[in-house]
Amino acid sequence: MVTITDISRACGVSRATVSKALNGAPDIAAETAERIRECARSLGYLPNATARALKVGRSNNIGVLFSDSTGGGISHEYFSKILESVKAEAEKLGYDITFISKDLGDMKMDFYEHAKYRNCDGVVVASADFHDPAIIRLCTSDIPTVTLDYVYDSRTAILSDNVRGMEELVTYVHSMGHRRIAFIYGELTSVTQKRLASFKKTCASLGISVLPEYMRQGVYHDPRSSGLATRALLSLPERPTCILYPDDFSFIGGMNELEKQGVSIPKDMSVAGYDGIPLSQVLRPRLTTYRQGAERMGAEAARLLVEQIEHPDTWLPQQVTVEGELLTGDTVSRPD
Amino acid sequence: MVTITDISRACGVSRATVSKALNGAPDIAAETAERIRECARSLGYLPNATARALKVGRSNNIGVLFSDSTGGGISHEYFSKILESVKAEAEKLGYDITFISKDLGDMKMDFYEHAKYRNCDGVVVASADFHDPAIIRLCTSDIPTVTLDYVYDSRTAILSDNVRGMEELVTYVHSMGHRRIAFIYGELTSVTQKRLASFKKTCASLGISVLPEYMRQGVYHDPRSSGLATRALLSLPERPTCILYPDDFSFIGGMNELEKQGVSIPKDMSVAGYDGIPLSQVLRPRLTTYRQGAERMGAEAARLLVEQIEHPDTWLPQQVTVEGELLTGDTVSRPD
DNA sequence: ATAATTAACTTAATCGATTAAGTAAGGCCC
DNA sequence: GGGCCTTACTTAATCGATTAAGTTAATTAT
Repeated sequence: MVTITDISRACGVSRATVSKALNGAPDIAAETAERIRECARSLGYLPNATARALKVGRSNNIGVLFSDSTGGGISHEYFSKILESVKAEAEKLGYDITFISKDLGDMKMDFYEHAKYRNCDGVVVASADFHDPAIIRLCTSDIPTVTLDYVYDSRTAILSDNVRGMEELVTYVHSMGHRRIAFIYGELTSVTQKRLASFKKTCASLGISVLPEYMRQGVYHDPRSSGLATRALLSLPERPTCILYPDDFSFIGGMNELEKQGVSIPKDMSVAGYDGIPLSQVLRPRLTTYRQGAERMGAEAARLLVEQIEHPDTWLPQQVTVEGELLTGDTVSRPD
Repeated sequence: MVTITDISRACGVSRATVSKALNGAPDIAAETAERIRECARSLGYLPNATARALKVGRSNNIGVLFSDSTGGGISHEYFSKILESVKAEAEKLGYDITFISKDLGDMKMDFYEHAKYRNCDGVVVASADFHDPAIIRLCTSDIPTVTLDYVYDSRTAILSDNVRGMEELVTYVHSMGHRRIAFIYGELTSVTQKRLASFKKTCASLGISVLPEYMRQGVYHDPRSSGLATRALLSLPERPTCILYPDDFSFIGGMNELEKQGVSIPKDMSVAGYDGIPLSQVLRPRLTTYRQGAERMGAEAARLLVEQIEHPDTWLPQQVTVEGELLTGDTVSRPD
């Protein structure tokens, strides 16, 4: 391994000079700096991130926390998109990404300890149980954090615009003539509560009265649950004309149930999903859904985290809401 | 931050003693060790992974490389499953995971340099262009590596059993009475070549003669391409009775095309996918497919990499083939 | 009783890089 | 010509932990 010492010997200067030259310090003569850089290049020198991190107390490494318990892990399309964009943006900014988990090997550690142990400069927290004390500890600690889809007091967060998403969806199906709109929603997280509230509010402001039977709790990302909910909705004396699913993947369960009962989409029943995963735009009929701005959310999360890391003193916590986009597919038609 | 020095002061022993006590060295009295551990606990001591890594030259950190160019990035179901299991297994073994990319920030680095820079003890390489010189450099370097679905000479690799997968699929559809079997395959990677060879060989050994028109090149993970290929197959004077798709997601494109042409699955046309992603088992009819053992592959990759890292001298490169499992869904029926 | 061994520490060097503080040489000014 | 800046370096401490080698004191062997 080529170190700064090797270069200093090869160039006949002190190690300090080499370090400064490579970092562009102002008190090194231009030609000396060039000579040193050339020498470093020819020797194949690579800075040692570990040594640098130890000295300067910054690792240029940010943690990413996807707690798996909720099932909303890495293989969830929405979160994997976020992860991908966090990664891309972080790399652009010169930061690497390390996963934060509890219980590394035989060491009993919580998330905060893990992040500290790895010297993470900050952590992006997504898809977590935000009521988990270990998550709370991390997100209220001295480590800069950015949460996704959840706000801790005086902390930076990136939020998907669930209120607007629901509003656009409901407004759209209303504009298509639907008045009997059912909504299958997921577990009661803060996201779900926003969607529910927005659903109710939008319905109210459009003058739609929603039967309580039209609002059914389901489970995110679970076609079985949405299939059951769909069956229940179909057996109502007064069937809805449109069903909103908790997410695109859940819709598949509904689709199956509808098909089984000979209910054709969108002729006999209009439907819409949520998320805008690739699958939704590849299915025929194309699913009407609200695409969350996962890429932008991930990029913003990384960007704000890095800003917070690099300017801790002037940092003002902020909540950024990223709007999505209504994808009007072909699964919502005008009811008879 | 609590360091070893703080503990040594609090306990009235040297820093060396503290370090040894915490690492269970044999030359520390049991009661002293206990006192030190207790003290460390009460002070909330956390070892500093960076400092340790600098000293011992090992980071307990493994790199994961998913090059994005091929589009087989993190959000690909198969690869995200692999990533998830690599992560889980690595964590069990006490290793963290860092993504390896090229061009971190403004530093021009290739994969090898990045891994070195971050002091990775080893790298898992997946979903990459294995002909990329940068990948080759990494995978033939002094850094321990494990590749997935590709073998470099005298290097450890984890392979999905593509030969067996194809064989099982073909044998199965043959046993269901199909003789006119079409195969849409993806880009000609080594994986594709294995599948193609196995397809031909199995057909031959079963006495099926495959029309050249029945083998069509498509693109992995691309429903549009598979839709076009499907259309072409349907317009043949002698239609196949069964179509094998390059993967489950591609199948969606075929499904759309079949539906459009009023060809019912599986009554008029049998189909099968490959991968066994969750979606395939949630669709109705359930897709017949071959589930690759992504979880086992990821876990094996991590396990072998760590073994290689921890016993470099006695390490013998090996290629492990992980078998998958035929999922007989409901999309293959007996042809008339 | 003395030498040899063992147990339980401590000392000090080290990993590779950064950086505050120090220094020497040259230039500038009055 | 003496003092004062600059410029361009060097010296040396430091980050936190590990570990080979050294040092005691106590124990065992002869």
